[in-house]
Amino acid sequence: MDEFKKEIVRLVSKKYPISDSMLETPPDEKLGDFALPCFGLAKEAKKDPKIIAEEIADEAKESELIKEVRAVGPYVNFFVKKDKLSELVLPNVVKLKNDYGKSLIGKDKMIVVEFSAPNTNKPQHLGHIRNNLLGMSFSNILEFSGHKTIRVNFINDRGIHICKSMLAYKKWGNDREPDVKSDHFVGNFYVMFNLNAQDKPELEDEAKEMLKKWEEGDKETLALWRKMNNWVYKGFNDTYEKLGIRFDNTYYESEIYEKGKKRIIEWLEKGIFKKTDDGAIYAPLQDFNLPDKILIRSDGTSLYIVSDIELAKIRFDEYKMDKLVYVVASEQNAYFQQLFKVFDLIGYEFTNKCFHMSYGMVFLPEGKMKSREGNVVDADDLMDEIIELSREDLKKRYEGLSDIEIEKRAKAIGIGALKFFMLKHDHLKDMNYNPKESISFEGETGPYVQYAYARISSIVNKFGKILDKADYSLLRAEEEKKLVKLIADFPEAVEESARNCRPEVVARYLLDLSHAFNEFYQACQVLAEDEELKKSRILLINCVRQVLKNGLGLLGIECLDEM
RNA sequence: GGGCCUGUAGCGCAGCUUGGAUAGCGCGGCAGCCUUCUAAGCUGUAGGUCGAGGGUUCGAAUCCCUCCAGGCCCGCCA
Repeated sequence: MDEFKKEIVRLVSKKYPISDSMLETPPDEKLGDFALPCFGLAKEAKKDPKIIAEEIADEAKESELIKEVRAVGPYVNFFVKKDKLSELVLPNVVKLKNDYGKSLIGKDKMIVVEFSAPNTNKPQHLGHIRNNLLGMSFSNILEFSGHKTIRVNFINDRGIHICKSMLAYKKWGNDREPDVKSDHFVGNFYVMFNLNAQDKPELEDEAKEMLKKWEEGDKETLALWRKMNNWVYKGFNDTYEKLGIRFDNTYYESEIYEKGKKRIIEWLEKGIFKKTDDGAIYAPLQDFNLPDKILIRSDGTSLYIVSDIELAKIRFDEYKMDKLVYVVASEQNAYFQQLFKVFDLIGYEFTNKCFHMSYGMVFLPEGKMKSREGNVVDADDLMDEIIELSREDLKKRYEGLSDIEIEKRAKAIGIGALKFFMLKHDHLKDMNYNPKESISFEGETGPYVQYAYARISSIVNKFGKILDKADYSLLRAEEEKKLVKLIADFPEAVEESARNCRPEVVARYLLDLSHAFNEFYQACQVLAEDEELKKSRILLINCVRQVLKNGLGLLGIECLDEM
């Protein structure tokens, strides 16, 4: 679209100097493809904006790319030549294919994205799903935009909460082996601990005692810890695989907290950190309008932030990256302010390279999810349920599909619906999850986009071959023009998404493109048309299909040729 | 009490960064469209004081201020 903007700027500048950022898209396609509001020019020239618009329309006229220039009130509207539009846009898609939409805004930049960061005392829930999907899709988008992208997980495998499920197992587990999915098995003991701790507060002390033993390297405690953590990892791997989540590197809190603790004590001696009366070590932050942050408890055990401080150093040494993104929910906004301020206090120079990608909470109709009480939408259960819904749907819609085909489609559609639902919302905002209403396969959903893809595949497959050129001048319908313009917008949407850290921009874009295709599908025939027009339309819709594929790929959603 | 965030149609949301033409979309309601390439689709219709009040501006959902309502955080939990 840049070519058109430049042309318009050139045309208008004969009369008034303007820049391409002054051009807008008219509210209605009948008003043209580009618009120039003349209020600003009117102020400078001290003239009526309507007069200015007319002057520009008289002077600019048509050109090689522009069909018509029309003054409408204080606006000048520009109509582009449709065949030129297709000629400029479509060959690019034909040529670049899976690379169409890639950019170089991240060239020579390395980004480390930390996401998921689960605790090993319980299975993952809906909140983790939002985290995992945001982290994964944002990483994909960064990579597509030219960044060297490293996806990292940081397993919170130690700490008081881990000891709680261990203690419950020790007390009431009778050395049983898991009889349900193994991370759920561990999570059940975590809930059990908290239920019992309500009227037996001494359990909290026992858990603290266990943490102390763990940090002292007590063999029996460590053996139990290893056994239970391995159960959890086994379960996590299943969950990640089902969700299509992968990492380039995984760090474990247990492997770094000790070194972190030593450094904290060094910094304490240097006077950077301070001690409370009862011996806890804290970072003084009140001068920066933040609450002080305790780093090491008075009993000598360390808090999570100790590991976070150490890990940042490890990662910057290892990757020397340009940016470190932490994908963590908004409830920890204040924590990250503290963490980054602590980096400053220590004298680390990478604070300005750290970014907390905060995202909103997921609420259930009954309010906030509480792992301690087991009041959560479990990730595995949710995926199973939604795949089951999709499976039932497929059986109702089509008879005679093989079981293998049903499973393949049910998984792609169900998981696609879940992913799209989680990713289409403004990630900064809280969201409400209502199981009845949230997961649908109609309207603004993943399956809606997948369906547009499948419809195109069906036509293209019936036609039988892929074309790399056609007569663009035959694409004259408004529906076709709209599609071409949207295809042209894709690289811009990806760039905005990468730059502003907003995967939802890609999701919204895909809805627009799918809707435009469905309008085209309703209005225009493909296979029944004359040979040349048929070819042009095949090429056009195949370009649409390519863009849908590239966009869905960024969100980690599968495409289906039939559904 | 302090910090951060949110408030747009019955419900769920987009638009706000970068102010412009009648404020869009989905669900739900109503009325239509399958002898045409997949109806998981399309079209039409009803439905809105853009939380309230001020201000800036030729022009405000968008920028600024105040207030109201809701959420998150202010743990030696994460």
